[in-house]
Amino acid sequence: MERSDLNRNFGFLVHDIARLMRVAFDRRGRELGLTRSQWWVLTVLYAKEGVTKSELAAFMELEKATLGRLLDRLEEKEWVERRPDRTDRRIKRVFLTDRVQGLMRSLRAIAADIRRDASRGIDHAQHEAFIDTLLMIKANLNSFDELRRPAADGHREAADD
Amino acid sequence: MERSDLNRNFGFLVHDIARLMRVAFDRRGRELGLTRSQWWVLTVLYAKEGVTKSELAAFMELEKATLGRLLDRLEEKEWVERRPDRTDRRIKRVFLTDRVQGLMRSLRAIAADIRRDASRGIDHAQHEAFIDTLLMIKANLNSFDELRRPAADGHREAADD
DNA sequence: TGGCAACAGTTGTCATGCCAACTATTATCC
DNA sequence: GGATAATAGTTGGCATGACAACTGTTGCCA
Repeated sequence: MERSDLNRNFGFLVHDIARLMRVAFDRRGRELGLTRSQWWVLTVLYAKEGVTKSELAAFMELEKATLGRLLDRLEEKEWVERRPDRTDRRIKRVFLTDRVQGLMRSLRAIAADIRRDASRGIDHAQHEAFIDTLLMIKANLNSFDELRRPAADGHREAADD
Repeated sequence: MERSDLNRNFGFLVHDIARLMRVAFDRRGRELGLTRSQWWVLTVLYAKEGVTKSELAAFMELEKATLGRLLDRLEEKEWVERRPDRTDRRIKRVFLTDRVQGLMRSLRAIAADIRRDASRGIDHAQHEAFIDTLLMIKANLNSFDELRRPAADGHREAADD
């Protein structure tokens, strides 16, 4: 009966909810001219201005490439800017621009709105237990992930050319 | 709850976990030559062979376009096939091919593997409570979604085999 | 100090996934 | 019966998101 289980398969459920939240955020975000991912970057940056791109990518657990193109678009809209590091010319640090301050207030209000709607009927204890479980699953997946990830190093094998 | 503790923000958490699971499935799926979404389609089709594309899209809550291109790729690999309906020439029904049977067994084993890894350390009661909360959130987001969506033709009939 | 590994970031490619616009077919209304 | 609406599916455009390959810079160390 594993087959009729699809509706209580937590992999599918998590995926569903992530999608529904993405749609909710995208729809509300569209009014403000941004996508959910852009929103997410701005929210994180709001708390961590001046971080390097790699730090930001690591914290958000995104690929550098993914984050890079996100920042490209945000920079086009002049909501963030990349500034070179003084001492290390490889590094670019990311800052919010002034024109984004008003936007951030709207974003925070809407996000609180969506979270409130999503957790309607869920009391505090249940909510906390839910988040604890999410954190456990996340930790499990992360450690599992590290076991499998082959250290991302293309070993250059001798090859006398 | 004004302070935004990003690490316990369940929107971010759900997103994180969905991403981690996607990566886990993608990595394992790659060994077999498919992505997680393709995997998902095959799994659903396994239980619902012969449905129309629209029914499938509605059940998976994907856009017809998204599903269409998924099926394109699966058809290229000859894992599914689209057959016209006898009475309605608009309709195409989707079937698994014979050559996919062995693959399905591997998929189910791997999926069970990943779920087991992800829920390590979580007992039955906690697991059930977690899924109940997920279902509540999903219901909330769905009703919230319908309120906002202009004229969504939302007959959510699970067909329930 | 010169060569090489490690690191920071960018670009290219592929596969979702959304929305919108389009074609083809069927159902409905006058 | 013919115009029109509704339905099924496809195609185009945009934005993630992952991975790989690449450039440029710095750190290490022999």
